[in-house]
Amino acid sequence: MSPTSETAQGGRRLVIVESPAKAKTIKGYLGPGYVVEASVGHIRDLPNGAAEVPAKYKGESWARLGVNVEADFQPIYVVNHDKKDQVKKLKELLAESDELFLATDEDREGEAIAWHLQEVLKPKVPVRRMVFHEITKDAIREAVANPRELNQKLVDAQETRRILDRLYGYEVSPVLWKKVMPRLSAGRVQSVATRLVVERERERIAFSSAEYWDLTGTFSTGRSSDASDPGSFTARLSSVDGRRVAQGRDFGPNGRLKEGAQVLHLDEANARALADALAQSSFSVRSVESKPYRRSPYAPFRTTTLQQEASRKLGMGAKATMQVAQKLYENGFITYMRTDSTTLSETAIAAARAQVTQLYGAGYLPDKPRVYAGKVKNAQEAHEAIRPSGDRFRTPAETGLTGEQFRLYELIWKRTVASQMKDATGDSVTVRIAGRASDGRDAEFSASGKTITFHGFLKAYVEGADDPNAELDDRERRLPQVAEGEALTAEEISADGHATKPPARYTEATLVKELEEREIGRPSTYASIIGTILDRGYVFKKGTALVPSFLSFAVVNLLEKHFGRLVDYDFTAAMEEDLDRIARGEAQAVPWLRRFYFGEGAEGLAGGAADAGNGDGDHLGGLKELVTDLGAIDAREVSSFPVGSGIVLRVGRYGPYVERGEKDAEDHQRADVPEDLAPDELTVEYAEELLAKPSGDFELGHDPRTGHLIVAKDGRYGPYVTEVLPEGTPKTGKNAVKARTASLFKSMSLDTVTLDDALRLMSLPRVVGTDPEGVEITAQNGRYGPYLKKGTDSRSLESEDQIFSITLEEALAIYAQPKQRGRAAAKPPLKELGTDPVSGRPVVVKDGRFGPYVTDGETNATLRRDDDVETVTPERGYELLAEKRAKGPAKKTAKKATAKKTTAKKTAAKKTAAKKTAAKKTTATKTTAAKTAAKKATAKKTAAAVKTNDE
DNA sequence: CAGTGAGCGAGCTTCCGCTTGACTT
Repeated sequence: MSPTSETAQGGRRLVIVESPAKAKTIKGYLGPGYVVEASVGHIRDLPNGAAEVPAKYKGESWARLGVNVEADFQPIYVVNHDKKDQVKKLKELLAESDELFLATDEDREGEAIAWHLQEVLKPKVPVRRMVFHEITKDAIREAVANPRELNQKLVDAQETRRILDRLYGYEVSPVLWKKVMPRLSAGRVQSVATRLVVERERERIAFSSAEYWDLTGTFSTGRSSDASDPGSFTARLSSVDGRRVAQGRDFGPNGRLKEGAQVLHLDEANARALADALAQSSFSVRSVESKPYRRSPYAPFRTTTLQQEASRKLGMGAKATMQVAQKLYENGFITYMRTDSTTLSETAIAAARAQVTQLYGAGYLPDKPRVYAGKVKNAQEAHEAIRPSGDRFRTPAETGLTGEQFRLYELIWKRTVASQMKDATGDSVTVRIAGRASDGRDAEFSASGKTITFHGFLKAYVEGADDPNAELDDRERRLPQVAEGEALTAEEISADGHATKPPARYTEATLVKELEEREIGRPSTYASIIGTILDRGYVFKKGTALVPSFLSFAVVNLLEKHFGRLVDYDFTAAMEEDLDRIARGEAQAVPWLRRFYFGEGAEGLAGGAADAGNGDGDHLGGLKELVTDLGAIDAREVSSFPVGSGIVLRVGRYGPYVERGEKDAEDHQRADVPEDLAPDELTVEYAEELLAKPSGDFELGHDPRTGHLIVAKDGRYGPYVTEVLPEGTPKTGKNAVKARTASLFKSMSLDTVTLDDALRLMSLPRVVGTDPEGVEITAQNGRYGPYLKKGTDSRSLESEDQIFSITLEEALAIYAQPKQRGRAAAKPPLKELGTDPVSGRPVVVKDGRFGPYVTDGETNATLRRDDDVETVTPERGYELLAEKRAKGPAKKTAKKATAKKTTAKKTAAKKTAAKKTAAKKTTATKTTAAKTAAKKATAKKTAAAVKTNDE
């Protein structure tokens, strides 16, 4: 049945694809009678946070997960906020249609999108699932004519994947908030990506360089040179008395020769002695070995290889590459850019072959089209390779593109055309040269060359290399044509020293490559994985290299020690296998999830990813158990790393620092570590240096009275000034001298504060005068802002300037007033909302420490993100209060339980509460400061909550 | 990670994968 005949029967069909650009193309192939519209990706998902959870689940203990872990992991789905309009549009279109075709991609996610569409749109007309792998008229028409049913098992597999990722992410991240720092995150993909970067850095730290020497000889044939036969060439010393000379690859990361390496390790003295001994020697060609050279073209691009090559050749990051590719795709220049397939459609192969003939001649065209088997294990192959679109490729010049779009298109075009060209062929030659040293030793040199006799695909495209020293595929090296036994003259023999290098850091491109090889992440997410670990501060960029932060060392350390199985490099691969079993109907989703979440006892699969435990014993603990009992995780331990010489690096809530000795001890030392210090650069010497110098951020000058250096610093409670006491000043004991310190006023900032400001601040408290009874009144700055103090009676001031300007008269007037209790009394309500139907009390909106909140005098509830003081209705107020009443008591008991544990903890909690208010205050003062400083301050502000480490 | 003098409301952070605009910088 052709679409035309269906149309003739009347009726209208709605076809839904994922991408709008695809919809546009397909529309043209299907003609009238078909309406093609895009879902624009997923339309439904688990709720993001509390705000998105539907009201009826709000009180449930599992609501924050969006998955009912108590009832077979039933997921709650909500239509994505940004998809509401699109869903509405689809519903309207469906209402006018007689048939619905779900034409989403044919992979796990695509099948799920189709299912969600069906669930949300609730079609009353017949529903068909249609799939195609190629966007051509024939392929589309055939797909329409041969629809199939929705594959529910595949949908199950996707849902299982989604739930696992949610449970992993939303259960493990809070562990990091408690044990390391708030706002951190963990996830199946990002945590492994971070771990890879950290492990590489550990290798670099453990690495010790080895030195080795060899000789380079310049040999001459005595013939004059021409284009095909250079008269002289260089060769490296390869063996002495038949024993191979050690090279870089013979050394292990410890800087010593690898075990069993039967090689001669030359040091400088030996190498120079040998060079001298060879100075007068005569040389001859010992052997000439020639082998045919053959190189096949590279496969067409998929997402990862495109990102790698764009990085190597165009210097583009993964994100930029994808953005430019997206534009090319939308404007019809290339096929879809998020793919794991290297397959070219028949039309593409024909187009490429036509272009090969046209541009390079028939001699470059293989007899048969080349087929590239997907080497990506985990590939879902819903799309083609990335290639120029259409059945006739436009040359870059024909596109009219400019800038990055032009360059990226050209790269894709060249790679595609080259993939259908002949192999490059030639010869590779190895020449060995022998000479006898004056001490009788036999020295053998060797040189190898490569000549390309037929360039084949290399004419069109040469792949770049990650290592700048690596030889590119098309690089030729010609050697003179020499024969065995031929005598050669040594023009020069020199000794060369080399040092082994530590393994290179990952770049965006090489990390993505590594992830793909390990089957972690998907084409649509590779670029954003890098974005996530950068955002979290787990890695930072130094040039193109990805450097792990000390913070990531602490996080990875915690995860490895307590969630080993979850950051295992094979976790995702095992999960994929299990999901495939679910998709094939050989396994069930619920038992699998139960085993992952609740652990042993849950019937299910024999192994694989469902075991969340450490995997280092028989105990198969579930995720739930691991995140419930946090007592086993010693926060201080996981964030401490010995540097050597008694110095320990610690990752605190405010960043990394080095420390020596016990806190409060006489010899205790501590110093900040720059946040952008690469971990492999933290040597004992550097740590000593840090500990030796005062960590004053801004030196303001010297106090003319005492001569002490005055510095401005950023502290736990915000910016402050302090004096540096001369060395030897007793800090403890009877004669202890404390450095004077003072917080900056809100109107001041670290980079603008002057020495005069500092001295004035440090002169506080200021004596305002004495009251009639002779009691002294002072003015000063404190935790809650400026205030007056008279004995134990304190009164807040309105502005910091008053500390210096207030007169005794004004102060006495303030004390004449009755003491104001609390802020509530001082501040009138922002808004009145009428009488609460439950409590019968008047409800008002007030401004508090945590922002605006509604209260009936008994229950308080903070306004949510979406609420606004101006627009909030009385009904909304009552609703918030009712919600709060519903879950209020539960929280209180939880708090009490923690407080009971130890008195020490209680004080710690108090301390953190204090920190928070102070920190909050300082954020405001920073508005003029640099952006990074402001960011830091925000981080500090949020760094409240439970502090269990770093005390 | 400096050290202070009240009293009183927490809520939110976070995952991976599928898609584009609509925003601001």
